[in-house]
Amino acid sequence: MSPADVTSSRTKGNEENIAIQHSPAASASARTLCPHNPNISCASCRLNELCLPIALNKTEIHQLDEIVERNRPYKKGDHLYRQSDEFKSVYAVRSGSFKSYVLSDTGQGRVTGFFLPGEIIGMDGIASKHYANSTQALEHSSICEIPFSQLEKLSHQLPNLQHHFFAIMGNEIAKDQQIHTLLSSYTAEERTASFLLGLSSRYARVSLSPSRFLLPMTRSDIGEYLGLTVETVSRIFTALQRKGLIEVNNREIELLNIDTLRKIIGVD
Amino acid sequence: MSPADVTSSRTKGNEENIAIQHSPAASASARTLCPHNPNISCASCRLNELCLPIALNKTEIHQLDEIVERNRPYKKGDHLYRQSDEFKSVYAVRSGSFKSYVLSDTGQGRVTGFFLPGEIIGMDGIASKHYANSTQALEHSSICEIPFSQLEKLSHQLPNLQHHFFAIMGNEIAKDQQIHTLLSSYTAEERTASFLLGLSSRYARVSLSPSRFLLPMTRSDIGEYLGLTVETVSRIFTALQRKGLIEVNNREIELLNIDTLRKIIGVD
DNA sequence: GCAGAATATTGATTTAGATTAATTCGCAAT
DNA sequence: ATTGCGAATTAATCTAAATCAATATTCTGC
Repeated sequence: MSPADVTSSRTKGNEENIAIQHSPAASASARTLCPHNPNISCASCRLNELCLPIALNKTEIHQLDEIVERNRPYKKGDHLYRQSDEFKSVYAVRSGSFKSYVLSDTGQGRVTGFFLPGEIIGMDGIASKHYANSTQALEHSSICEIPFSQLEKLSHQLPNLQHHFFAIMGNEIAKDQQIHTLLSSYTAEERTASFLLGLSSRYARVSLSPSRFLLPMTRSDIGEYLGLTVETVSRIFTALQRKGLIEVNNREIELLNIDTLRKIIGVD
Repeated sequence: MSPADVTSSRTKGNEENIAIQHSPAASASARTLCPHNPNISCASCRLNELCLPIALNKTEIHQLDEIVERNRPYKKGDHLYRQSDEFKSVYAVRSGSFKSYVLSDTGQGRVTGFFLPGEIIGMDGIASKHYANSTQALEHSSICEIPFSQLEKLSHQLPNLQHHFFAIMGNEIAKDQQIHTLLSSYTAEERTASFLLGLSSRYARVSLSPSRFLLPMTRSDIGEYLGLTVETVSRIFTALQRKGLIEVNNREIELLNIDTLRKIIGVD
């Protein structure tokens, strides 16, 4: 705790707001925006309004910064952790994307989640002290690792952080229950439409285009996540394209008619 | 505690509550053990080793006690809260059982969860400040209501409570992801077997028989939860019975061969 | 105790999506 | 450029579970 911290905390207010000003055009301010840069601080990270630092003031963000470990980037296929590894940390995606999956007894995996920048990975391990799934990078990606015991200690000091982490976990629970409903009653087309719309709003959240994006995962990953086979996912993509609702080109997706996609899943 | 106790209390209504307690304890402790008794304290609650008070010392339990509101019992069908109500509290089941469900646009519900004594309800509302589902009693039941803002405040004072509530939420997340896997890749028989085994261990947790219990929910509830139709659930029950794995009599279930049921879902 | 309404079972038929199989496409390594 | 392999598409069957339909059982209120 240096004197500099105290002084800088006096000047919060309007400085905080500057961080939010990432225009949709995302005109980069060079180094701080480089998504894989491992030396960026929470205070200057372009995701700090979506990630853990949300609702923290400058001093608090600095304290959080102290416990965050910024590892080297992960290559495609690298594992963050494996099923039943001892739980030690939760992770915030800084750039790239990850998938979580479990291996069934028959050897084939089932995908339990995808993670985009600003999202938190690993909360399934908190209770049992062992991760319930394996998680690997879908592309070249970078991560902020937050040792959980330290996060707990800090949460105890910072009510804002405690509150926010409760909210993050509550959000995960609510999201998982939506997926429960999706899997237990939606058709293949509804699941697929819902999946695409979900990705769309998650990309929008990090100021990327909600209507045009690259799928970081394979059709097979999508199928395992949605409880469908690869073939069905592929067929549904083609069908949605024929209906003029989307445009697919391998991993490139454009949503041409978001309203109609919404109608498919019963949102008017 | 065997289901015989419950079935023998055919004289319904006000005698219902007596059914569960058959301890030869004195009348004074008889009152504190009565599961619907609204005046029981956390310190003397028979669930305090499974519920929120776990890992708290005497003083801490007393502090928790102060914020817990013990409402009148709920009748079958009574709602704890409804979808999109403002989130205010989480609830611990003291006796009986509850189901959470969401209504689809077509009016039919999908069940998102069942809750037995010692389990926590309502965490899906924490992030959005509105409950994401409706929750109602499946039978005559009682509840401890814990206003969330006060739980947060107290968690801030008691690191043990903060730690434990993180664990409860983490457990919910891990459980929801297991269900994700279940729904996305298991057959009707596997889902049903898994459901029965899950109930079994949850009953064991509250010192009830793991092999013989009453289902508090309808076949339709089970179907909506597992992503199956009523007819399929009924057929699977009959099939499992014919295989000699279970014995079903309307709501009464006996698991005759837990090992083989485990093998069905691929656990050896 | 009885009537009507839920709840549950059982059977016949249909169907959405799985399975099987064959190509084609995309791209990383040479 | 060429090769090789994982990823994706497309088509032809197959099947698990849904749907449709009828009946039986169990609860609930009067």
